[in-house]
Amino acid sequence: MSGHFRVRYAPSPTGHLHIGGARTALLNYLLARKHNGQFIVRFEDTDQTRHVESGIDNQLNGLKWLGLDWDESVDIGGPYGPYRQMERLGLYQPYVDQLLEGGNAYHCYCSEADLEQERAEQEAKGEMPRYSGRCRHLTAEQVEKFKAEGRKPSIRFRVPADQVIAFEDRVREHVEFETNGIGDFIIVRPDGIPTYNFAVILDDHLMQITLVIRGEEHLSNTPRQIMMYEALNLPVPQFAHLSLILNQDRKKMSKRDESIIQFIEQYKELGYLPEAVLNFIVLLGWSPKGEEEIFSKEELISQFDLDRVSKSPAVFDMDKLNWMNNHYLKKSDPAHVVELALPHLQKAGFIPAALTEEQQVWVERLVGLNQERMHYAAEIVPLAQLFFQEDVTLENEEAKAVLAEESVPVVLKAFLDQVDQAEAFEPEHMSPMLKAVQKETGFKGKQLFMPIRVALTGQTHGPDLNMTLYLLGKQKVVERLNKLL
RNA sequence: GGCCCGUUGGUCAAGGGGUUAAGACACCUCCCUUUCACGGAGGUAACAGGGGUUCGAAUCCCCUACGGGUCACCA
Repeated sequence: MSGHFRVRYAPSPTGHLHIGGARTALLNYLLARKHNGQFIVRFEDTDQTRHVESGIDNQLNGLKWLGLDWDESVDIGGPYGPYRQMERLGLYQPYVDQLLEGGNAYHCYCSEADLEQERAEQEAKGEMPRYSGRCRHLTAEQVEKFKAEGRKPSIRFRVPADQVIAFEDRVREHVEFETNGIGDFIIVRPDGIPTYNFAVILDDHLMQITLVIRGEEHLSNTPRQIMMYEALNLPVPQFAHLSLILNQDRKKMSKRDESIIQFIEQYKELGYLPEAVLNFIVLLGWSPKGEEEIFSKEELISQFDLDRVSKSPAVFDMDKLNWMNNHYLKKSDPAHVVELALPHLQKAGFIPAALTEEQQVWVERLVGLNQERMHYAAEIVPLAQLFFQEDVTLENEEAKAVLAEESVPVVLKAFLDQVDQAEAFEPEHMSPMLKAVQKETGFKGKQLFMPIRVALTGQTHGPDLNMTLYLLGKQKVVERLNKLL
């Protein structure tokens, strides 16, 4: 009765959660929830040289931020633990023995230097580098000699010749490989630590994973893994290989690539909403049945379907993500958007760490004014810039032209008088003042509002003028007006 | 280079023998609005190329081109 549907996300804990990894995790999660199965997060940390201590927390925190949860992992345990490979080393030994005894694996005494040399020779001859299988048939004497030299063997899987390994991939459909294209590969390093390809099948089996969903880069590992399952007489799980996410140049993203923000943590820092990132990521390579594109996590759980996952890679489109995040931002509770924007305003030095009640209100109004136009919370900084500048700088020729109008001094003077006399300077007091100016000068509409906007902000466009005036505050309004008159 | 995967507008993509080839983002125009944004209404724009199969191909087959993945004691 256990494990009718069990999937896993199995990253190596070498850094932060990448969007590609996040997507893989998300699809696993959605399917697990859809089928009332289990979602397992396990860590493939057998490469000690690349180990990053914070890697596990980074991954888990990234997933948490996105709103995912899991049924079994390092933090909450589970019936099939442990959930990091380095703690599972003892579990692998019987299988190593089984392969060795069955003749499906053998000790290889080649040093890395030997192998490098072999590769170099092959390349020189124009051949492709592949392990020759030179240790397949070592004599007892040779083995003794190597041992005497103090060499520690690795263990290689013996790849059978002339076979075709075929499988039905859930997204690629029928895929097949010839074993002749695959050299004997190492399954256990000389230090006794298994390599990924070996540990992964054991873990998937031991954890009773039924469907392996992972990135396309693992597609060509699959025949190797299937051979091992078969050699060990273990059931082979189903596979689904997801296409990669490409950058705007249609290349696989590299760590250095700056055209795209690649790590979930960065989106969090910039003030993106997890719902938006989640919604956007799922649309990379998956298309819903209808025309709706905005989905909550719950809707995704019921709608997501492997059959509608695309085989071709998707280019990551920041514009669309920004649009989507703006869409979610507009629907968000204003208080939440304030929370997101606050640290950015503080970092910019616009407001202190501890706010007075008055400052709090001010920030709320500032954010409220811009909530509909922000793509992500960090954008509040450029939008708020104009309230903190010493001087008004006219943004362009259009702005200069506005102020060059003959009527301008009259309007500004009248408005200054109004402001001077004003006892209170709350948002609701602006309209009456502007009305009074209109009455007094006879200018209305554009001729009334534009000079004031440009004179005070330097910009010809911007959000609601009444609120903008309030946010500027009486003192700055008077100062800026005086400078111009 | 071998093997594997892919190729519909700038981007995400629907469509799987007969369609005016959806929709979304971006872009453009118009409406709304004191401006911008929002919202609304429109618009530009695509089946990589060549051969088959077929009455008929974006859809099926082959070839080419292009892109990607992989060939580790990395995952």
